[in-house]
Amino acid sequence: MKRNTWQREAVRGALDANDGFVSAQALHSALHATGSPIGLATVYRALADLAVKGDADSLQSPEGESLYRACSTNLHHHHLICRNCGLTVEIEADAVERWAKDVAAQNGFTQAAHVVDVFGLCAACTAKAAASA
Amino acid sequence: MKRNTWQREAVRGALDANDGFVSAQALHSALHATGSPIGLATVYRALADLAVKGDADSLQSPEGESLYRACSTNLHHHHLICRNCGLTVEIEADAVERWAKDVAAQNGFTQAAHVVDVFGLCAACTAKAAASA
DNA sequence: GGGTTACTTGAGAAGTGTTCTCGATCACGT
DNA sequence: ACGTGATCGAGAACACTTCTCAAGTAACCC
Repeated sequence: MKRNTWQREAVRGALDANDGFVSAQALHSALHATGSPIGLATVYRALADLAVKGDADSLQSPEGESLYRACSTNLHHHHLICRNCGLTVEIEADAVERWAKDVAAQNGFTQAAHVVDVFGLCAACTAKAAASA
Repeated sequence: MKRNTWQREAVRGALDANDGFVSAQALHSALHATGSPIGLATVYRALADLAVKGDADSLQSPEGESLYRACSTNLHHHHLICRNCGLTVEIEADAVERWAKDVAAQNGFTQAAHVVDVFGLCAACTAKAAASA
């Protein structure tokens, strides 16, 4: 049996309200800030569930934190992420998909999964950085 | 000033002796197994140094551990990694490099870095898995 | 070689992010 | 409304990594 609890809804809502990738801890803080007494463990559980169900994407930041995001599609895709403000653009990468599959096959590898993410500075943050430099 | 200590040599040697990516902890255990009384903190420090100097590549496993490997080239390249035995193949990916740069530029992103790694089962492990299934 | 200096080491403490434990709680089917 | 078992939450437990600091020692100078 699978229950619907306000906690799960709250996590999903907080995720939807966020444009970029957020860490579990950030999400927990955000929820607390709105007065929700949800527990940290529950946030982790809810995020893991969402990720498994395909309702959320997860990736590891370069710093090793797990970040989550509610993506607009369940289809396989990748991300272009601003390392300053977290702005995220979903990108398709048929070429990369093919390349990953080919290179795996050429080396006798099976069950190939791939990690492909691009981190950079978005236009706004680039401008800001230039102005302050 | 930068000193040469047997500890640093030991870490570099252990890394060279290993074909695939290894975790700092695994390297520490391996060194201890050979009788070396090197400390864990020192292994971490040595690995970080090697990574900075470009003598080792580092990446994060899907489980969140930091893995290190002595690569045959200092040039930018990517990896095809067996998630079972750790066997690693260095792969070039000019097409992916271009794609990453293009997609970043198209979205106004600058200072684009990318994470591109392919995890799979190597031929040997695929055969083993099939045999045991 | 002996002395000096300051980089390096190592054991353990501390820090960080995540998962687990377990009694209390509460959603859901009846 | 009731019973059941999934879910919650606080804190403990964990795993990995980094920090602290006294002791050790490589490199330089003479």
